[in-house]
Amino acid sequence: MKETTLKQIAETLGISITTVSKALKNYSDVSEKTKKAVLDLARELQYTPNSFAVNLRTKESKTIGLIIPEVVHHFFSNVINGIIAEAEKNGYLVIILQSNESVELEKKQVELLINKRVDGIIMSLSNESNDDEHIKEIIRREIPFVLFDKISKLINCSKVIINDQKAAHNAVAHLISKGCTKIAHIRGPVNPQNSIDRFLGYKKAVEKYNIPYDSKLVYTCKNVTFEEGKEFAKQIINDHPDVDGIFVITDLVAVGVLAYFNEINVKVPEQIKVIGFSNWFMSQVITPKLSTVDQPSYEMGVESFNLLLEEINQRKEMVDFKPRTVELETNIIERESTL
Amino acid sequence: MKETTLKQIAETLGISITTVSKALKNYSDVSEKTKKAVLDLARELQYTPNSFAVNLRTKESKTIGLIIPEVVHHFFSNVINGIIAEAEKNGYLVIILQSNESVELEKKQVELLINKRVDGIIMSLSNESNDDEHIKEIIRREIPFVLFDKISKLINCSKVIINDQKAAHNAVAHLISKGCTKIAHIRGPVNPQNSIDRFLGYKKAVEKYNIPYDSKLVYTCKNVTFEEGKEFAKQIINDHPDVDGIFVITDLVAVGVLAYFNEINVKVPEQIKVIGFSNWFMSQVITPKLSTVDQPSYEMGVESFNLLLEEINQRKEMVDFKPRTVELETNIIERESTL
DNA sequence: TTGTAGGCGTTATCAG
DNA sequence: CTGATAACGCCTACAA
Repeated sequence: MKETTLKQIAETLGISITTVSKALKNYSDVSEKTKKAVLDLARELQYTPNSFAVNLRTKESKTIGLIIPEVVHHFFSNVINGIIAEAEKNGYLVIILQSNESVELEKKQVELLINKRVDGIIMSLSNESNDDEHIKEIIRREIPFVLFDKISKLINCSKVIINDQKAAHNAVAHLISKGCTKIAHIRGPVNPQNSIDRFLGYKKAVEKYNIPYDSKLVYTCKNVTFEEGKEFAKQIINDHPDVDGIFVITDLVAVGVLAYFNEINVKVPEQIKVIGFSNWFMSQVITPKLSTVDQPSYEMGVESFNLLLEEINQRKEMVDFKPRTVELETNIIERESTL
Repeated sequence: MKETTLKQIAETLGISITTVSKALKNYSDVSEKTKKAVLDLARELQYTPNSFAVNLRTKESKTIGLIIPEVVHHFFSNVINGIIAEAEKNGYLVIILQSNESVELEKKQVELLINKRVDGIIMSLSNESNDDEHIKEIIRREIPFVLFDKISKLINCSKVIINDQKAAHNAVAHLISKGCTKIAHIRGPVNPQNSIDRFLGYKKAVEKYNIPYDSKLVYTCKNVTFEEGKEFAKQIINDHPDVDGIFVITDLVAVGVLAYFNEINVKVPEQIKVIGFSNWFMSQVITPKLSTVDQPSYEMGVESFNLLLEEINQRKEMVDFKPRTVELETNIIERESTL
């Protein structure tokens, strides 16, 4: 079964390719009669335009690329969800690539997408990335580009973010309002903007409430895993037995903390209160249920795509494009771990 | 900054497009000298072939489509992971679509992918799907096609599966070996093959060990959610207070069961033992830790892609293709909920 | 209202 | 070793 082409339709109908093309696109200058004939035959033969040819002519593929550090991640898979849903609604398809937190891979993938000539790229940076060459290349080529969540302030492009500093501040303030007076922080890696911001939020909050900031109470994740959570929980309880609150960079790690405390029978929230970040699904099913900061992940996906689409359309019209940053609201979800 | 084309290189070098093309593809019939000149200039101008044109000529896009019911799902996101990793390794990109368990959406998405002329399609059926028209269309068009996990026996294509019946059988046998004598089953929806098979495995196992099969002990999920787990746990404990074991279609639902039992203080595993399916990450972090059946999700992704690639290549060589089915091993992970 | 011609950028064939 | 030419399938000025 061969693919139907305009040519075939034209030949069987004994008219020109041009007319067929016009008829299918409902041009005004085609007689109703031929239009109908073409439409009928097209339906019968199940004609669909060859997208390869259309791409070549129109120079667009109605496809965008998405690069994220990890697919298997509650937050990111929700974002993916939002992006592909919104993209589909607007006639775009999404190619997904995973950088595994490796700048090297990320570079290759950007290259792949550029060569593929996608209409735009959405990305959340790997932990090591910054304003590197491959990112500069995207900007230089004027490929529509949106960063979300893990961004770099150095990059001049549209962004979808939350106010990490404020959100972290609120989380820590929440702990304090619950009576915590010595609060540790398990932070993310040194490089990513959001782990920096959450740390700053933590620092400002304690200082604001007259708890002297102590750098020894800050523990830095390398891989941001469940295991690290357990490990740091152990260190914290050993180094500072009087800690009564912990603010953790993300729920996955916080769950590790809770797991360790369960094991050694440290009571949460009685002895130590714990708050996470991101509102992973599992946070509401573990014991005790984890308090956390809710991040509108699906929404972030939707917004990211819309910002990208905006840029795609504006560039098509040759208006020169000004990047925008969208900041979404977060809120604290109070559960058992901070009661 | 315009895109570099063969033509530009040819003109600046004063040679023909043909020669440039050959030089870049390292054909033997180009002199070393011109080859070098071309290669140098190409690098300097950062030439990359226009994929739209290449697609049109070669009739392939080096892109495949993937349709799954849910992205935000531990099992599926792991499969995605395996697929995109293996695809990338082989020079393919992956477009991901989500059917949301809706046949309607699924149909549209198949159409999108066909129109996009992807080189192949990998799919896990939505709960309502069967050998429907849109699936037939894929087969009819001889588009390379692989089903994984949620398959239909009626469809004649390559498949990657586990032996759900055997795995379920083993799970129930495990409960029995731990002393359970009255075992309920929370099954998946009626249509999907894997929920049927898991049910059959349950039935065979109880019968094999001389526990009379009782259809009243079987509860059927509609949406396969955490909430349904809680709800059915409640029903089970009310309808059959003497049930001492539950085999649940998937971990998410099983976690709901555990949550309800925690709430009303039913002791797991002392009073009732619970085993799930799929080994979701959260299963190892809740209390009590959930016993489950491990399913090699990442592997399934890898195998799915490889089967697809096999078909793509064979069809290209015009050998007529015989679908294959790959069955992967599962194994029981014993944790606290069945101690 | 319809059709001709040219081009998008690449690749394959075949002649020089 | 090199290059002219056609073709992939579609779109769009411009003619007729």
